[in-house]
Amino acid sequence: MPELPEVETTARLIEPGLLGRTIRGVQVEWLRSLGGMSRPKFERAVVGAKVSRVWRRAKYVVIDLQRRGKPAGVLLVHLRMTGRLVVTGRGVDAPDYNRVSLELDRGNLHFLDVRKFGRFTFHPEASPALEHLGPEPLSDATTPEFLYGALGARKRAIKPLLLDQTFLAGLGNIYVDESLFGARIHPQELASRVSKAKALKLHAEIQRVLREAIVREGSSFDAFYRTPEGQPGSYQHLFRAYGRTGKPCERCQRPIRRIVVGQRGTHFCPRCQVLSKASR
DNA sequence: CTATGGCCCTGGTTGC
DNA sequence: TGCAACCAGGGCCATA
Repeated sequence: MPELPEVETTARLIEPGLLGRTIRGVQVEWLRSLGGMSRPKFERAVVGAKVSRVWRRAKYVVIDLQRRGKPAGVLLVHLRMTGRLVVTGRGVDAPDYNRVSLELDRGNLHFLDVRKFGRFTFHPEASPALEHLGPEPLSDATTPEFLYGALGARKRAIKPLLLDQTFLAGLGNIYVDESLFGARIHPQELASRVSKAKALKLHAEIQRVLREAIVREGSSFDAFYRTPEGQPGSYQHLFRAYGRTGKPCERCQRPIRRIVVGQRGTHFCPRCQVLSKASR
């Protein structure tokens, strides 16, 4: 499922095909992808606008629009489980599972989404739509000390907390499992019970895991995620916990276990990631 | 503030 | 071999 590295990769790879392009028309094949906006309203909002920037915030691809050189709203794309963004040349048929297309003055942008969970929405302003999100894990402002302090203020299991986009924005199931494995923290450990040393280690692991995944253009599995160029990412070859149920932990050889935490499949090493008594 | 459960979806997997 | 039941899972919402 696309998380920060996959979304970052997507934004980077589609930007060249979008920058400076003018939107000539739209094609909406699954209305709910627009997140509640009517087809005509969406069309009025974007047709005639020009793309001035493509970037990422949390797990959103943000497409800035302009009219006559002035800001004219943004498109926020959330890939959720199976969403993809693909730029194709003019005259090329829409790929399978196309939900929304933008016809550009040169080529097309397609939003594909097998399971239809994703969203392709227009907003007059970016800030209100994004302000509920927590800090970026790779931002300089998100220091190890900050993470330690934030964890200390929360009395809940660390894994659901790290998945909470208002706490920290961009992590999903995979990279949380990988980060906790790296920091040797049990996914059900109470956030406030995580030692300072482990909190600092967690910060380092989150950044390392995300940066390495971005370099490898994300992770591909289940035949779902592909980069916009159709290539699979390769970070899945570096998974140490996620999806490795029953396989030996690379540190201690104990089999990786799979449990359910907060309704999410969770992978960890029962020997390296020990739950403190205080966390039950 | 935190926890739980339902909902949205469909391709792939499992079970018979 | 065929087919139905079941499952995954991010974000959001209602409920406790």
